[in-house]
Amino acid sequence: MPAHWLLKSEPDVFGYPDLVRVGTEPWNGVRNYLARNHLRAMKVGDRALFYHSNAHPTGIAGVAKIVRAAYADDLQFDPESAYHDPKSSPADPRWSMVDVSPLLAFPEVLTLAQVRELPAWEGSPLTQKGTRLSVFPVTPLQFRAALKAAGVELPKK
DNA sequence: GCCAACGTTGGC
DNA sequence: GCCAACGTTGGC
Repeated sequence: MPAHWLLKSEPDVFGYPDLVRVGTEPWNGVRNYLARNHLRAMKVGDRALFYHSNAHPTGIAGVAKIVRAAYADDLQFDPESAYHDPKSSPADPRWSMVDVSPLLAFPEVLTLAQVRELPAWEGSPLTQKGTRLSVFPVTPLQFRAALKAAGVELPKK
């Protein structure tokens, strides 16, 4: 039974169309422990709602799938990177990433305002004021409600 | 651009 | 270990 997640990204930096273009993308740069722990809990085959933050409009742009489970985020060892972490070591990497690929693009972004209207999403980190968590689990009910509101279905197998 | 809310840092 | 200061996130 695949689990469901939500991944936030700023489309000015990397949006769902970019994921479609590249095919597979390492989800690097997560530097928050709770978000990292969620990444580490992901399994190949899990689905993730791809959310556009700081965007016009903000909302869910599509569904991605996890194609590689958590491994060391290489940017933490790159002194040139903004995500460099001098306190991390290759022997004991502090930060992880997964690989994701596109699964299903929404015909239109399901806006945050629309998500707020879905009862299943009450209490989610997405709709709670002030929560900035960028990776978190989504319940099957929330996942189904989002797809229904977007007017799409995942192909059966 | 504003600003509320949050996580992290660092002085003590 | 406390907590103020700071930097960042992210909606609007």
